[in-house]
Amino acid sequence: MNKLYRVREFAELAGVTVRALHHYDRLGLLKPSRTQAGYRLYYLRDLERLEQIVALKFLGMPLKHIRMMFHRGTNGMSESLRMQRRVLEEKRRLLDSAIRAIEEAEKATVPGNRPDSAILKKIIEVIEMQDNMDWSKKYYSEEAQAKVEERKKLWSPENQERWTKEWTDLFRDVEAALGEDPASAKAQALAARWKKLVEGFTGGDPQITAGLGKMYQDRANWPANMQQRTEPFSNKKVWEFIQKAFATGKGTN
Amino acid sequence: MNKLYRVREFAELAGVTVRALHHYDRLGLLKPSRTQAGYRLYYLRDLERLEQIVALKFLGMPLKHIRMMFHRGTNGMSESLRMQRRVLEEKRRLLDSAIRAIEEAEKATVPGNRPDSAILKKIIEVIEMQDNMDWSKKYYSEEAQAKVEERKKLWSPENQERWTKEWTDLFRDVEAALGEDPASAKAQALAARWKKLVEGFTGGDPQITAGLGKMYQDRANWPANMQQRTEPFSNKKVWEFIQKAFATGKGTN
DNA sequence: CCTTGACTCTAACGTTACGTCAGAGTTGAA
DNA sequence: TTCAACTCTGACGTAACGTTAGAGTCAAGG
Repeated sequence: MNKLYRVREFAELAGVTVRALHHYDRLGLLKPSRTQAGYRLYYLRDLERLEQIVALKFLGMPLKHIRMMFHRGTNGMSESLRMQRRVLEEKRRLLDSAIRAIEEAEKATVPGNRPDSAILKKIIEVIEMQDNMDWSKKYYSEEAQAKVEERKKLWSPENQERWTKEWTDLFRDVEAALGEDPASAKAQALAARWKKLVEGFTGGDPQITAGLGKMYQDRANWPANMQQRTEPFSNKKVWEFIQKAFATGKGTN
Repeated sequence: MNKLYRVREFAELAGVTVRALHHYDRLGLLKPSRTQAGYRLYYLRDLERLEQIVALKFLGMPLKHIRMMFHRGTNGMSESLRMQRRVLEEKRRLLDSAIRAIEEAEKATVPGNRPDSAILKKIIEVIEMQDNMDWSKKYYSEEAQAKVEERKKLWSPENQERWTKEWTDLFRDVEAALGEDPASAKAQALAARWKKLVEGFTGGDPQITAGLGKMYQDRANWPANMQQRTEPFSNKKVWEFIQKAFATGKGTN
């Protein structure tokens, strides 16, 4: 008993490669004894250590951490594990979004069998939608977030496209009407269109509307690409005009 | 319009780092034009390309593949996506097992607040259990697999420990009794214990029993560590003795 | 015109966990 | 002794950039 193993044998015993054992040796994770000639010699008790290494590696721990844990005794294990779990869960979240993005794209692509380039667009849309959802979360209350999730289901890419177009058109029309009286019928009609589009997103929910307001106030801190994307809608005069139209509209209504 | 952007500006616009743009340039993924002095100049149309790169990267595609896809036109996109999805799903499977392993270990650790070294043992147990389940799958029919999954729920580590001990004890006892007559009362008692232990695992289910039989027949192909672990039970004489005991037992029963 | 601060360029090493040679020495059986 | 089978120590390669480092560029202010 107390058999001695040479690398190959020991590696197969544990289900790892010889190179890995070399590696762990160099990193100081598992240092076997040696023969005169320098051959590595492992004991069975080394197998336990190796199994621990493999296990922690399976959990995604970097070898450096593993070595530190062995070095400082196994204290703090449960602490490290909690941290590692959070890391893994975060990775899983990202993986899930990626998989969902592909699924959505495939789903939207199969029927028409459109040119592949369209798939890319679709994927970018999906990812950006997820990103935006993620990032805009902080402007909504907990309750509002749930409601936004609900409304999100109605957001097919076709709808999104139509919605973008309607906003663009409306904005252009308002810009053209900046000279008019905000109380005029024309201005009031534009205000009505505006209100309808907003409600198309908020569903008339005050909590969502409030979140939207906060988001707009904070637009200086939006990510660069969002600022880019909304840049066509940054004409302050348009917003002021609509404000006035609403105000007079309310007054006379 | 048709504004020209320098690296920093363009990078912020797209939400990537300057270094990344350098990298993509060198890899031939996105080659901007240059000023006389060699400064990179990006057009807005480059943004589209960059967004595609970022999107595919988000899906876990290696930059090499992305470049190939651009190079060979976007044909084969959906094919690549299907493959990528499978890759991601496999990764998710591994992540999930890792997370589950940590959860199990934490769950089993909190109550007793045992020394940290015990957590490692627990984790190794959990991982090995998952591994074994995974690997032994191929011996069971589809139906049997589902049933094994059911029975697996009863496999607390304490049970497993007790079970291992009982097998070890029984095996030792049989080895000591090899000289006896397989038809003797003593041998029959041992056979009964044996049968009970087997049923403890199979639940008396014939499909599971069949799978177990197949697995045993193929033990030459078991992974090295399983062979190691079951090596104490490899004494052929014991198995033959039990066979005979069962045979005579049936004859007289 | 010169300086200065803010940018930009390329080159090159660092990171992670080994895989994969390459060249040289060791073991054990025939 | 010889030869196949092992083992050893470098050392480069991988993926996607991060991070200096040294050097050149640009625009504004003095």
